Amino acid sequence: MRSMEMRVNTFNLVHTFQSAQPVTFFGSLDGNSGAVSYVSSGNPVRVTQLSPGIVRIESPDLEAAASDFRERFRMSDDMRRIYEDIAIDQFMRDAVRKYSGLRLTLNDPWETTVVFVLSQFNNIKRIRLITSRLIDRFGEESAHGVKSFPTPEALSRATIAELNECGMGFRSRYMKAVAGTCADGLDLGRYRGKDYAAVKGMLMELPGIGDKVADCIALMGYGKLEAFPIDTWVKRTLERLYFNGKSTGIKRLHESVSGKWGGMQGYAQLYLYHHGRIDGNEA
DNA sequence: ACCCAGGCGGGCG
DNA sequence: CGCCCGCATGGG
Repeated sequence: MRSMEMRVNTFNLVHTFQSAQPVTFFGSLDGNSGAVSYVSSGNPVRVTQLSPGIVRIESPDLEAAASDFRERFRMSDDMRRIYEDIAIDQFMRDAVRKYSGLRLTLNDPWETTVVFVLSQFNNIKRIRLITSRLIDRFGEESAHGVKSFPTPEALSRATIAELNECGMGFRSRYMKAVAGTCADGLDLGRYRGKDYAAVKGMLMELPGIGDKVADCIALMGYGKLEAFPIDTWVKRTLERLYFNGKSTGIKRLHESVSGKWGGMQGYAQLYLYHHGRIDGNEA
């Protein structure tokens, strides 16, 4: 297990890990050391933040782990400029100050699709539970002796009954269908080069993926920063902040934020979501 | 016991 | 179109 240190800027590993993004559904946080562990393409990675400006990365394949870390935690984002775009009112200034260094993550499109198919009408703890069961049961052991995320082929071969045993409930038929489509030739990775509308349109043709889940995948699996997923938490927070607490339709909410944060809607959503959820919507 | 969770699909008016 | 309903399951 080799190790290296890397300089980081405006990055907070724990905040990022606690923000319920795909890597947090299959990774783990050691509460004592603050170290985050995850498996990326079969390569185990362990990251520890030594100081605000330095992280230590440990992995048997250190080169892969380091470049994966930079990509997954979006190290090339200019957070100063992003904060200028999104911290335009009191709530967002509070969110940015309190969770400074919270980053969007950029995850594998297939892995992101799986966890967000699981996310509908569900809660974060249980999404993690189901994901870990999926990896245990359908993941293959990698060269480094850890289980990697199940492939589309593996999940498409699973029976509905087997998927149900992982606790998926009514989502198992969506999972089997989506895995089947991908195993059958839909290459999710190929859409990395396409624009937001193309990515979202493709995703929404898959069963079990609607407007919100497609936006989550577009944002966290494809890095489309114009995506703005509106879940129950974001909905509540937006209504409270900008609609006097009145119940407002998703469509109006989308209209109300378009162009609001200079194209950085994805980051604005992350801070709205995290601040609204963690701080109980009372701030 | 009861309620809710990073919504979606289908059916109705 | 918009609205409304059911939905599997585990944790608070």
